Amino acid sequence: MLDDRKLAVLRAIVEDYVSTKEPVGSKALADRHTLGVSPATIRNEMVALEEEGYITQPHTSAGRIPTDKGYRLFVDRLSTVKPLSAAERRAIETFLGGAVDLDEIVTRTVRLLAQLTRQVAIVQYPSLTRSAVQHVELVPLGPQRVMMVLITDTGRVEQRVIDHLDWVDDDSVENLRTLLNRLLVGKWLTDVPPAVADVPSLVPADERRMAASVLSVLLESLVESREEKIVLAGTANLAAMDFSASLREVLEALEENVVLIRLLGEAGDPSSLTVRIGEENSHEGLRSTSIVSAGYGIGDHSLAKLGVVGPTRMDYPGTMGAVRAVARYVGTILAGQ
Amino acid sequence: MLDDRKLAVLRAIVEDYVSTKEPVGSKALADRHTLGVSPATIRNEMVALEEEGYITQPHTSAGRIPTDKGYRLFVDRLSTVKPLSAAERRAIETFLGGAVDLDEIVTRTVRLLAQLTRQVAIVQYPSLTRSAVQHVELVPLGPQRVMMVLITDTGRVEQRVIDHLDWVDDDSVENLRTLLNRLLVGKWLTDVPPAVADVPSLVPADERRMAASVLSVLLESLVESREEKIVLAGTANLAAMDFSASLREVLEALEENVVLIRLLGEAGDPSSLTVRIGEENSHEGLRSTSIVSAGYGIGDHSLAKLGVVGPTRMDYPGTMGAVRAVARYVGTILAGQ
DNA sequence: AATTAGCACTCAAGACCACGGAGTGCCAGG
DNA sequence: CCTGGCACTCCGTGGTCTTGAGTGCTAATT
Repeated sequence: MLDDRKLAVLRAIVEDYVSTKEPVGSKALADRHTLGVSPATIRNEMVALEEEGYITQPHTSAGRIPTDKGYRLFVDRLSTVKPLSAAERRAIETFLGGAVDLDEIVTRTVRLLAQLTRQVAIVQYPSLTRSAVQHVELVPLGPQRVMMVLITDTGRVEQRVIDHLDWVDDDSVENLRTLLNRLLVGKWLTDVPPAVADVPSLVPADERRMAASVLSVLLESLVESREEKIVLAGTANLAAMDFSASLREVLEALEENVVLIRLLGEAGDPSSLTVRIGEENSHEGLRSTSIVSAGYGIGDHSLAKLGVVGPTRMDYPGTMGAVRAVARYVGTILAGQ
Repeated sequence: MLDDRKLAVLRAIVEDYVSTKEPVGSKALADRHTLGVSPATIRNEMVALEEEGYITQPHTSAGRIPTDKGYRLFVDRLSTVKPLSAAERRAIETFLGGAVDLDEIVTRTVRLLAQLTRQVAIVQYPSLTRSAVQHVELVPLGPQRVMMVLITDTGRVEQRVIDHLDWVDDDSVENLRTLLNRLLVGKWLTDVPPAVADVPSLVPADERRMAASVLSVLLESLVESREEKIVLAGTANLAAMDFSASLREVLEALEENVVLIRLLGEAGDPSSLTVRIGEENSHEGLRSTSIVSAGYGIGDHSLAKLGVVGPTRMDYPGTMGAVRAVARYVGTILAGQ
């Protein structure tokens, strides 16, 4: 159905269209690539490709542009991830190396990715649920208030204030604190709920009300967590792209963190690169964009995702290379902390 | 120099131009406003206004549009801040009322402001330096690590991990913690440095190294603080505005938090509304925008600023009303926490 | 049987032009 | 001092033409 030459033509069309932003015709193809055949032959191949739905023409008597299906084939079978240049690698290292805490790592990462790809970069904060408890702290703040601080091994700190307690007595807080740490330190956050299940039976009767309040806040902070938190950068690059959809729609979609989270979540295998092209994106406003994403984390333990949003007409090999490299490097940084 | 009628004409021009987005001519003015004079007279006034630099024409046979100077006069002398409608007030209350912590207050505020004004909203996080210490906590995390948590009365929590200490012994940490709390609780953050000046002389000799490390981190966290932290929303609204400058420039400027901080800082009196129009903005990319900002805080104690960025051709009375109302309401919310 | 040259055809984009209309400036008369 | 009248300017719109890149088809070539 699709012989090698057709594939070569499709690849050439994608590459030319991505770099020129103009529909590409048979003549131009024959000139710019050494396909060894004449424009007329290329035209015949184009007809076949168009019948199969890989390319289309904006109007009669114009060149061809790839369809989403065409890009999909290109990404799956016709392209290889392009490694970054040595200079780019160095840039990543120096730029990310200076980061001191999690916030800074994330901020720098997202900017870096935006700059490398000249597109919109998104980075999801490492999710709580995939990290482990390093320490739980309880601090009495007053007669009826206690602050709970949960520290994870990914450097994340969640804190909540628990208010309107019946009464707080320093000793019982201290007891609960040591108990919780004994039970939880080193546990995955996902394992916390079962681990604390029998806490009520382990504390004196008169401390149970307080313990229950603290536990419920603790569990709540696990669920809500900030898995939803997302940072983005490079929206200025949107101005240079011309979408078929309106710029407004894209900006609106990008502002809806919920949408981005969902999209990242939909992306498959967290350990490798995922590319979602045009209509494959479930969100309306992003139907004319592609999203390249990857999971990142410590070792092969994926904590969250990061990626890039750009026009379907994007440099896939280059973008994929950048996303993969940044994801890996962030992983090593996190591990080193 | 500028009699009442000229001012009336200028006001009419600004109002019409803001609502129609088209240069406004003498005929249209006479029709839409009851100025009591003929178009010819209005034309004469326009010539005067143009000579004074308040209005200009894009090209010879077009209507007039206000200059930055014209908007400035309009804001200073020809307009009054427009109070929000009852419905809008209710919307603010219900929308902001549900917020539980500082993060959520800020996030909701910025979205609300963007929605009310249909422009880009920016909110600066309440600065640390203007709040007071509620509690200092020190938590030993291991043989050489201590975590410091600083809680302020504005609900902000700063935490740092202090690493590579010589040695940590639970008792000395406990001592330092009670000492610090005794010295600092209730103090303005700005008064913290003098208050801790003689801590070294108050701790046993063998704890001084550790105390010094903790103190330096504490002080550092005050200076850096997150005074720089800014949140924005409503960038999608940019798509509908047409700037003389390129959209890209504006987006770039908005992404540079440093720039925004500086601009907000330049705005004068924190207790009232500030309007910076077009060229008055020091940043290149925002020369075709106006910024309406106000301080917000508890009582008349301004903690940070918030505001709106839009085209110079904006509805100043309405925008100013929204900014003022939101700033005030956030203040009451913060006070109630 | 596949490839290519040749050719007629299509259509978007640009150039050109005409014109309608909104707006101006100026002058003379109220 | 205001206003009606008038000639003038110039932008924007819409029509027509031309150009050129690109196509599809057919017949000739390898």
